[in-house]
Order: sequence, then C-alpha cells, then structure tokens
Amino acid sequence: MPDSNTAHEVLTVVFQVRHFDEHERAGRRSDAGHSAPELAVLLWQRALDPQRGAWSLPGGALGPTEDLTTSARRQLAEKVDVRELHHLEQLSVFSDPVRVPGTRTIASTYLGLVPVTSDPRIPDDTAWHPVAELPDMAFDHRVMIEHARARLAAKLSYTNIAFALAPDGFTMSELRDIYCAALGYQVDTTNLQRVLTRRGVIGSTGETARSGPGGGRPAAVHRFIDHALRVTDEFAALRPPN
Amino acid sequence: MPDSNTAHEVLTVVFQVRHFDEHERAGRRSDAGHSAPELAVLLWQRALDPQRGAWSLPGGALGPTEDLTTSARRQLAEKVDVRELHHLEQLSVFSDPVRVPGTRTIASTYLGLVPVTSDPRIPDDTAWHPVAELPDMAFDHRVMIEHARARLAAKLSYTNIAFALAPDGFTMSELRDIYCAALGYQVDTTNLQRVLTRRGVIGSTGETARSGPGGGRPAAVHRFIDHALRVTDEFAALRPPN
DNA sequence: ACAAAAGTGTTCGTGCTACACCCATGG
DNA sequence: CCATGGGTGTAGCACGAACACTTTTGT
Repeated sequence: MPDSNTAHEVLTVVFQVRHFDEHERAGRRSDAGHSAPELAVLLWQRALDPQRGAWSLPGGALGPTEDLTTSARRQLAEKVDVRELHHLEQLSVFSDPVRVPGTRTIASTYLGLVPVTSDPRIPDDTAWHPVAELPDMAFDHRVMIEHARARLAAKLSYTNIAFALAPDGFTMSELRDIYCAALGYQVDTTNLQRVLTRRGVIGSTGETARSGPGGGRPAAVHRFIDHALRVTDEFAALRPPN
Repeated sequence: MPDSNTAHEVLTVVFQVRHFDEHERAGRRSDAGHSAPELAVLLWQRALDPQRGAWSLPGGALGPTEDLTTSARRQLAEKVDVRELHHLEQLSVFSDPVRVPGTRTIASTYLGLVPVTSDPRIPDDTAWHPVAELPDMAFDHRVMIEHARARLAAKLSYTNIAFALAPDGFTMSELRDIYCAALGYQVDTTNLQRVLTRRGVIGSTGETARSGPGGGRPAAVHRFIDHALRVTDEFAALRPPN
C-alpha cells in the first residue's frame, strides 16, 4: 500500500529588510529622526476557513515530480519574482499529526532571503510584516518564523549570508543598518567592517557615494566578494592542528 | 484529493564511539599499541531487492498518527534499546522524486547518539561499521551519513553534545579519545579540559580512577553538568553589546 | 630509581570590542 | 569655520594552542 493519507507541503519564511512608513507605524523612529529599517516577513491572509483572516506563510502542496527546493521556488514565483530570491535553505520539518485540521499534512520549512533593493509586486492578499509585531498567525506558522529568525541571526555571525540581504554596492552604514535590523540589536560599524574584511567577505570597490544633505564625508562603496553561502568561522574552538 | 502517491520514511544515523578488535581490522592501532576507538554507525544489510546486499540506515515508514521524532524512536527500538539513545535531532530532508525506485518516498533524516558504555543487543542483519570505511551503501544513504558526521563535528565545538557520547563519569583521557574519534583528528587533552570547564560544560566529581598497569598518576573523574543539548559558544563575532 | 600517565603553569598569537582621534564634505 | 558623518589607530581583553614542567602512581 504505497498510497497514504498524508500530504506534504512546503512553507517558506521570506525575509527582507524594509523601511516602514511612519504614518503606518507611529512612534517608531531612530534618534536621528529617519525611520530605521526593520526585518520583514512575507505573509498572505487566509480568505477561507479554517483560520479565515489569519496570516500564513507562502507555500503549498509538494508536486509529485518536484523536490522540495524546486517546489518552494515554484510556489514563491506567484508571490515574489524568483530572480529576487538570493538565498534559499531548508529549515526543519513540522510533523505533528494534528498540526492542521483535516488531512494529516507534513510541513517542510524553508528560509528565503530577498535583498533590500528589490520591491517585487505582490498580490492583494499578501503583505510584508515587521517580525517584531506579527499579526494573528495561522496554525504553527509563528514558531516557524521564530526558527527562521534564529537561524538567520546565527548564520550572520559565522557565514557571509548577508550577501543575500544587501544590495550589490553599499556603504558600511547601510550594511550596518541591515545587520541591526536582522539581529535586533546595535552593531558597531567600525568593527563590522573589520570583521568582514578580515574574513574576506566584503571588499571595497573604488567608488565613493555622495554625502547626504547636511554634509559628512562621502562613504566608500563596498561589495560582497562571494554571492553563494560560505562558512567563514567554522571552528571557534577545537579546530584541527596545523 | 488528500491522498497521494508519496510515502514518507524516517532514517536515523546512529553514532557510537566503539573499539574494533584488531583481528577484525588488521593494521589499525595507535602508536601505544592499544587500538584507538573509532566513530561507528549502525547499519543493516538488505535481504531483498532492490539493492540486495547493500547496507541501509535503520528506519522505515512514518506511521499515520506519530510525528517524526516518535517514529524514529519507535523504529530504533527494534535495533537499539531506546533508553540508550541519549540524543536525537533532526537533520535534513531528501526529496528527490527518483531517490529510490518505486513509490516516490521522501526521507527525513535524524542524528542519534549512543554512549560508549552501552552495548545493545542488535539483530543478526545489523552491525556497527566504522565511518572511515563504509561498505556498499544503498540509495543515497552514504551522503546522509556524511551530513550527520559534519553536523556532529560542528556541534562538538560549540555545544555540549558530547554528553550523549560519553559515559556518566570519565577521565579526561577517555573524553579526549571520544573527541578524537568523532572529529577525526588529534585533540589536546589539556586544552580540551580548559575549554570545557571554562564553559561550564564539565566538572570534576570528587573521585579518582585507578591508574592502569604500568603506573601513572590516577586520573580525576569528570562528568557533564547538563544532559540536554546546550549551545555554549553562541556568537563568535557580532555578539550583542553589554 | 624509573617509566608512565595526569595535571599545572607559562607563553604566545589571534580575534574582537571599545573608544579616542583624524579626515572630508555641505552649509 | 563648524556641524555631520566616514574612516583609522590603539589599547585591552578573552580565548585558545602549544609546550615545558611538576605530581602521583606502578613495577
């Protein structure tokens, strides 16, 4: 009996660092006055029961001839331009038999990252939400987002994964804002630059950016050396002998 | 149509650090003359086609009312006493539509750890194999073992995961042998002790072990403080400010 | 006494943080 | 010339690697 009563779905936590307008979200600006960017997740609102009105992660049923990664990309193509998805990796599987009502459904979750520069057209039932204040979430989707966020934060410190969130060229201030948004705490610009250059993760293009209104020294433009995930701090301790 | 033609199986990479007899495995002894322990994986040999005679990871079909972790434990109960399984964690999912012939089967893989002290009775078709020289492996099981080994090696350096491989009480030499076997390279006993005590991972019981034949100072007996997985080196860089 | 194994102390290098100080631009 | 923001220098700390040295046992 190869057939079963079990369905398999793929759900992707898509993150992007975004600015949210002040009039949308009162009383949330940095000291300097300009709004600080925040880590956002892409969600769609359920139009039908169960859990009508609650927000869900994008995704859907796994097709019979596709693997999980292909399925995740296919499903996201309806919500986000696939070319904008600079990183996609597998997270964990949620297999509680009663995690959703009806047919028993196993969910494989993915982490997807979109750079700040892209602003893909998204359907009407879909929106970016700051991870700091999530709406009512359907089923077990909230904990999936928490897992994804923890994974992202961890990898920011020992891989070059930020390449998938940053634009092609950027100033160190812009990159610091991205790290702050993704990590949820303040990061020192000076040390960020030193750590990433020492590890060979970023480098300087020759160019310089124009200084903003009110002056200030023009910033050097940097870029990520690699555009694929690389581990840059493999063993903090117990590393192999020379 | 909730029914599907897709099956779901759970496969577990069970590791244990074991001694292999010299007459079984010629020419593999340390300088001192006593055989060094090695990292071993539990496999069973297929009696039926396809891939008859090749070796497989233990596991099987996911039951309709159990989650993945429960299923892994249940399947292993036939091979290994469950009480001996001191750690079990999810690895990745293998979802290539043609990864096995016949019904499309998705495999969720797990990492399981058994302490050196236990020697569970295992069925006749089942055996421990050193990971350094695996036999002919069925399907995609070889790469699953490689994933598991990489995960174990990584976690040994930034978590207390070795508690699941070590006995209740141990000397630092015994613990070093476990780390050497699992990592595949030499580890310095002195520094291992310092790293793990500073992190609060291990501590000294008052006791001392008897010295072996040929003398030598009796060793202090140590133990792991926690018996659940704990991350001990979360941020190597970019850690939050004070 | 001697060998063997365990434990301790010391030196060194490295990677990260924090903070002070210098540079370039717009007004 | 001054405010604003970018960049550089430096001191200090915490961690881990390597290795010499001391301690405690058995024969």
